Amino acid sequence: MVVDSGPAQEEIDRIFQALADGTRRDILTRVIEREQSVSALAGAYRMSLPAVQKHVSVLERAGLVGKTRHGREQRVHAEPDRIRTARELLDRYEVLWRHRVAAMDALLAEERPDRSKE
Amino acid sequence: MVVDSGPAQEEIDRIFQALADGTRRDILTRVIEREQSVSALAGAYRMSLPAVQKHVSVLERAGLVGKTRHGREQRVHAEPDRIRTARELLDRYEVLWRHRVAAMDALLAEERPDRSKE
DNA sequence: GTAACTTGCAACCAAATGGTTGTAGATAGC
DNA sequence: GCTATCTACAACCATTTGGTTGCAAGTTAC
Repeated sequence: MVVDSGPAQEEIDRIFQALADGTRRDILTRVIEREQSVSALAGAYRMSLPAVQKHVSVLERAGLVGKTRHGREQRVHAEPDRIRTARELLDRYEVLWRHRVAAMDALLAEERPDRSKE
Repeated sequence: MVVDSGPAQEEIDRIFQALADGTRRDILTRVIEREQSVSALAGAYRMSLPAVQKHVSVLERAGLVGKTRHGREQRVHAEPDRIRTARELLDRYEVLWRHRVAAMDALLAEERPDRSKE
Protein backbone atom coordinates (compact mmCIF):
# COMPACT_ATOMS: atom_id res chain seq x y z
CA MET A 1 0.00 0.00 0.00
CA VAL A 2 1.03 3.55 -0.57
CA VAL A 3 2.65 5.15 2.46
CA ASP A 4 0.66 8.35 2.09
CA SER A 5 -1.57 9.99 -0.48
CA GLY A 6 1.48 11.70 -1.90
CA PRO A 7 4.49 13.35 -0.29
CA ALA A 8 4.85 17.10 -0.55
CA GLN A 9 6.82 18.50 -3.44
CA GLU A 10 9.67 19.50 -1.16
CA GLU A 11 9.89 15.98 0.21
CA ILE A 12 10.17 14.58 -3.30
CA ASP A 13 12.75 17.22 -4.14
CA ARG A 14 14.87 16.15 -1.18
CA ILE A 15 14.62 12.46 -2.01
CA PHE A 16 15.74 12.85 -5.61
CA GLN A 17 18.29 15.49 -4.70
CA ALA A 18 19.77 13.11 -2.14
CA LEU A 19 20.04 10.35 -4.73
CA ALA A 20 21.61 12.66 -7.34
CA ASP A 21 25.14 12.19 -5.94
CA GLY A 22 27.30 9.11 -6.36
CA THR A 23 28.86 9.38 -2.91
CA ARG A 24 25.46 9.57 -1.26
CA ARG A 25 24.15 6.61 -3.24
CA ASP A 26 27.24 4.68 -2.15
CA ILE A 27 26.73 5.66 1.48
CA LEU A 28 23.12 4.52 1.21
CA THR A 29 24.24 1.20 -0.25
CA ARG A 30 26.72 0.68 2.57
CA VAL A 31 24.30 1.41 5.37
CA ILE A 32 21.65 -0.73 3.71
CA GLU A 33 24.08 -3.64 3.92
CA ARG A 34 25.16 -2.81 7.45
CA GLU A 35 24.64 0.15 9.77
CA GLN A 36 27.89 1.88 10.69
CA SER A 37 29.32 4.99 12.28
CA VAL A 38 29.95 8.25 10.45
CA SER A 39 33.71 8.02 10.86
CA ALA A 40 33.70 4.44 9.56
CA LEU A 41 31.89 5.74 6.47
CA ALA A 42 34.32 8.62 6.16
CA GLY A 43 37.23 6.16 6.09
CA ALA A 44 35.88 4.73 2.85
CA TYR A 45 36.17 7.95 0.87
CA ARG A 46 38.94 10.32 -0.10
CA MET A 47 37.20 13.31 1.45
CA SER A 48 37.15 14.87 4.89
CA LEU A 49 34.84 13.72 7.67
CA PRO A 50 32.70 16.90 7.66
CA ALA A 51 32.07 16.34 3.96
CA VAL A 52 30.74 12.86 4.70
CA GLN A 53 28.77 14.29 7.59
CA LYS A 54 27.10 16.67 5.18
CA HIS A 55 26.21 13.86 2.79
CA VAL A 56 24.74 11.85 5.65
CA SER A 57 22.81 14.94 6.70
CA VAL A 58 21.35 15.31 3.21
CA LEU A 59 20.29 11.66 3.26
CA GLU A 60 18.83 12.16 6.72
CA ARG A 61 16.80 15.23 5.73
CA ALA A 62 15.47 13.20 2.80
CA GLY A 63 14.42 10.55 5.33
CA LEU A 64 16.42 7.83 3.57
CA VAL A 65 18.66 7.17 6.58
CA GLY A 66 18.50 7.65 10.34
CA LYS A 67 21.00 7.80 13.18
CA THR A 68 21.20 5.94 16.48
CA ARG A 69 23.55 6.64 19.35
CA HIS A 70 25.76 3.79 20.58
CA GLY A 71 27.99 5.32 23.23
CA ARG A 72 30.11 7.93 21.56
CA GLU A 73 29.40 6.52 18.13
CA GLN A 74 26.51 7.52 15.93
CA ARG A 75 25.42 4.62 13.74
CA VAL A 76 23.81 5.44 10.41
CA HIS A 77 21.10 3.06 9.24
CA ALA A 78 18.80 2.92 6.19
CA GLU A 79 15.10 3.77 6.27
CA PRO A 80 13.53 1.14 4.01
CA ASP A 81 10.06 2.69 3.92
CA ARG A 82 11.32 5.88 2.39
CA ILE A 83 13.39 4.01 -0.15
CA ARG A 84 10.29 2.19 -1.23
CA THR A 85 8.43 5.51 -1.40
CA ALA A 86 11.05 6.79 -3.81
CA ARG A 87 10.61 3.76 -6.02
CA GLU A 88 6.85 4.10 -6.01
CA LEU A 89 7.28 7.70 -7.09
CA LEU A 90 8.99 6.48 -10.23
CA ASP A 91 6.24 3.91 -10.65
CA ARG A 92 3.72 6.70 -11.06
CA TYR A 93 5.62 8.16 -13.97
CA GLU A 94 5.73 4.79 -15.61
CA VAL A 95 1.97 4.45 -15.16
CA LEU A 96 1.47 7.87 -16.75
CA TRP A 97 3.62 6.83 -19.67
CA ARG A 98 1.66 3.63 -20.24
CA HIS A 99 -1.50 5.72 -20.25
CA ARG A 100 -0.09 7.98 -22.94
CA VAL A 101 0.97 5.09 -25.11
CA ALA A 102 -2.51 3.61 -24.88
CA ALA A 103 -4.00 6.94 -25.92
CA MET A 104 -1.65 7.17 -28.88
CA ASP A 105 -2.55 3.68 -29.99
CA ALA A 106 -6.24 4.52 -29.91
CA LEU A 107 -5.54 7.68 -31.88
CA LEU A 108 -3.64 5.89 -34.61
CA ALA A 109 -6.28 3.18 -34.82
CA GLU A 110 -9.08 5.65 -35.46
CA GLU A 111 -6.91 7.73 -37.80
CA ARG A 112 -8.30 11.11 -36.84
CA PRO A 113 -6.31 14.29 -36.21
CA ASP A 114 -6.79 15.77 -32.78
CA ARG A 115 -5.03 19.12 -33.21
CA SER A 116 -8.04 21.30 -32.39
CA LYS A 117 -7.56 20.81 -28.65
CA GLU A 118 -5.55 23.95 -27.97
CA MET B 1 29.56 0.22 -6.61
CA VAL B 2 27.54 -2.93 -6.03
CA VAL B 3 24.44 -1.19 -7.28
CA ASP B 4 26.12 -0.07 -10.47
CA SER B 5 25.99 -2.62 -13.22
CA GLY B 6 23.89 -0.47 -15.53
CA PRO B 7 24.36 3.15 -16.58
CA ALA B 8 27.44 5.15 -15.65
CA GLN B 9 27.47 7.12 -12.41
CA GLU B 10 27.20 10.41 -14.27
CA GLU B 11 24.13 9.18 -16.13
CA ILE B 12 22.47 8.26 -12.87
CA ASP B 13 23.45 11.62 -11.41
CA ARG B 14 21.77 13.40 -14.30
CA ILE B 15 18.59 11.34 -14.06
CA PHE B 16 18.06 11.97 -10.35
CA GLN B 17 19.21 15.57 -10.64
CA ALA B 18 16.65 16.12 -13.39
CA LEU B 19 13.89 14.66 -11.21
CA ALA B 20 14.91 16.73 -8.17
CA ASP B 21 12.92 19.77 -9.28
CA GLY B 22 9.15 20.18 -9.14
CA THR B 23 8.94 22.17 -12.36
CA ARG B 24 10.90 19.54 -14.27
CA ARG B 25 8.76 16.71 -12.87
CA ASP B 26 5.69 18.67 -13.97
CA ILE B 27 7.13 19.21 -17.45
CA LEU B 28 7.86 15.51 -17.65
CA THR B 29 4.30 14.69 -16.62
CA ARG B 30 2.88 17.03 -19.25
CA VAL B 31 4.97 15.70 -22.12
CA ILE B 32 4.23 12.13 -21.05
CA GLU B 33 0.54 12.91 -21.47
CA ARG B 34 1.04 14.75 -24.74
CA GLU B 35 4.07 16.05 -26.61
CA GLN B 36 4.08 19.83 -26.96
CA SER B 37 6.26 22.77 -27.92
CA VAL B 38 8.61 24.57 -25.59
CA SER B 39 6.61 27.80 -25.70
CA ALA B 40 3.41 25.91 -24.95
CA LEU B 41 5.13 24.49 -21.89
CA ALA B 42 6.42 27.93 -20.92
CA GLY B 43 2.88 29.29 -20.97
CA ALA B 44 1.99 26.95 -18.13
CA TYR B 45 4.48 28.42 -15.65
CA ARG B 46 5.11 31.80 -14.12
CA MET B 47 8.69 31.91 -15.33
CA SER B 48 10.38 33.12 -18.50
CA LEU B 49 10.76 30.98 -21.60
CA PRO B 50 14.54 30.60 -21.29
CA ALA B 51 14.05 29.24 -17.79
CA VAL B 52 11.72 26.56 -19.17
CA GLN B 53 14.20 25.95 -21.99
CA LYS B 54 16.85 25.25 -19.40
CA HIS B 55 14.62 22.81 -17.53
CA VAL B 56 13.85 21.01 -20.78
CA SER B 57 17.56 20.95 -21.52
CA VAL B 58 18.27 19.32 -18.17
CA LEU B 59 15.62 16.68 -18.85
CA GLU B 60 17.08 16.19 -22.33
CA ARG B 61 20.63 15.69 -21.04
CA ALA B 62 19.25 13.14 -18.61
CA GLY B 63 17.68 11.36 -21.58
CA LEU B 64 14.20 11.56 -20.07
CA VAL B 65 12.80 13.65 -22.94
CA GLY B 66 13.65 14.29 -26.58
CA LYS B 67 12.81 16.97 -29.13
CA THR B 68 11.39 16.76 -32.65
CA ARG B 69 11.11 19.59 -35.16
CA HIS B 70 7.67 20.34 -36.60
CA GLY B 71 8.15 23.40 -38.79
CA ARG B 72 9.20 26.22 -36.52
CA GLU B 73 8.02 24.42 -33.44
CA GLN B 74 10.12 22.04 -31.41
CA ARG B 75 7.95 19.41 -29.76
CA VAL B 76 9.14 17.88 -26.52
CA HIS B 77 8.29 14.23 -25.98
CA ALA B 78 9.01 11.72 -23.20
CA GLU B 79 11.54 8.91 -23.46
CA PRO B 80 9.81 5.98 -21.76
CA ASP B 81 12.81 3.66 -21.77
CA ARG B 82 14.87 6.02 -19.65
CA ILE B 83 12.01 6.56 -17.23
CA ARG B 84 11.82 2.84 -16.74
CA THR B 85 15.59 2.75 -16.25
CA ALA B 86 15.26 5.24 -13.42
CA ARG B 87 12.61 3.14 -11.74
CA GLU B 88 14.69 0.01 -12.06
CA LEU B 89 17.54 1.86 -10.40
CA LEU B 90 15.42 2.32 -7.31
CA ASP B 91 14.38 -1.30 -7.56
CA ARG B 92 17.97 -2.33 -6.98
CA TYR B 93 18.14 -0.40 -3.73
CA GLU B 94 14.97 -2.07 -2.58
CA VAL B 95 16.47 -5.47 -3.40
CA LEU B 96 19.55 -4.62 -1.36
CA TRP B 97 17.37 -3.59 1.53
CA ARG B 98 15.38 -6.83 1.44
CA HIS B 99 18.67 -8.70 1.46
CA ARG B 100 19.80 -6.89 4.55
CA VAL B 101 16.54 -7.48 6.39
CA ALA B 102 16.72 -11.17 5.57
CA ALA B 103 20.24 -11.27 6.98
CA MET B 104 19.10 -9.52 10.15
CA ASP B 105 16.23 -11.93 10.57
CA ALA B 106 18.57 -14.89 10.27
CA LEU B 107 20.87 -13.25 12.79
CA LEU B 108 18.17 -12.79 15.37
CA ALA B 109 16.80 -16.28 14.84
CA GLU B 110 20.07 -18.15 15.22
CA GLU B 111 21.58 -15.70 17.69
CA ARG B 112 25.03 -15.87 16.20
CA PRO B 113 27.11 -13.04 14.71
CA ASP B 114 28.01 -14.87 11.50
CA ARG B 115 26.19 -13.33 8.54
CA SER B 116 27.19 -15.82 5.84
CA LYS B 117 24.44 -16.42 3.35
CA GLU B 118 23.05 -19.75 2.29
C1' DG C 1 10.28 41.96 -49.21
C1' DT C 2 8.41 43.04 -43.85
C1' DA C 3 6.38 41.53 -39.67
C1' DA C 4 5.33 38.16 -36.14
C1' DC C 5 6.38 34.02 -33.70
C1' DT C 6 9.34 30.20 -31.90
C1' DT C 7 13.59 28.91 -30.49
C1' DG C 8 18.51 29.09 -29.07
C1' DC C 9 22.23 31.22 -26.75
C1' DA C 10 25.11 34.42 -24.11
C1' DA C 11 25.76 37.35 -20.08
C1' DC C 12 24.59 38.21 -15.61
C1' DC C 13 23.05 37.52 -10.66
C1' DA C 14 21.45 35.36 -6.24
C1' DA C 15 21.26 31.21 -3.86
C1' DA C 16 22.44 26.47 -3.11
C1' DT C 17 26.11 22.58 -3.40
C1' DG C 18 30.19 20.22 -2.27
C1' DG C 19 34.27 20.61 -0.55
C1' DT C 20 37.82 22.50 2.85
C1' DT C 21 39.87 23.90 7.72
C1' DG C 22 39.30 24.98 12.43
C1' DT C 23 37.04 24.82 16.87
C1' DA C 24 34.32 22.80 20.46
C1' DG C 25 31.47 19.24 23.04
C1' DA C 26 30.89 14.34 24.66
C1' DT C 27 32.49 9.90 25.69
C1' DA C 28 36.02 6.01 26.51
C1' DG C 29 40.35 4.69 28.36
C1' DC C 30 44.46 5.78 31.00
C1' DG D 1 42.33 14.27 36.75
C1' DC D 2 44.30 13.89 31.45
C1' DT D 3 44.27 12.26 26.71
C1' DA D 4 42.47 10.48 22.60
C1' DT D 5 38.49 9.66 19.66
C1' DC D 6 33.91 10.51 17.57
C1' DT D 7 30.88 13.92 16.41
C1' DA D 8 28.85 18.48 15.49
C1' DC D 9 29.04 23.01 13.82
C1' DA D 10 30.69 27.42 11.95
C1' DA D 11 33.24 29.97 8.53
C1' DC D 12 35.00 30.07 4.16
C1' DC D 13 35.69 29.16 -0.92
C1' DA D 14 34.79 27.46 -5.78
C1' DT D 15 31.43 25.69 -8.67
C1' DT D 16 26.78 24.77 -10.04
C1' DT D 17 21.88 25.86 -10.24
C1' DG D 18 17.76 28.46 -11.28
C1' DG D 19 16.26 32.45 -12.55
C1' DT D 20 16.50 36.93 -15.28
C1' DT D 21 17.14 40.14 -19.65
C1' DG D 22 18.68 40.92 -24.27
C1' DC D 23 19.88 39.58 -28.83
C1' DA D 24 20.25 36.62 -33.01
C1' DA D 25 18.45 33.09 -36.21
C1' DG D 26 14.98 30.33 -38.55
C1' DT D 27 10.01 29.81 -39.98
C1' DT D 28 5.31 31.33 -41.08
C1' DA D 29 2.10 34.81 -42.64
C1' DC D 30 1.13 39.05 -44.89
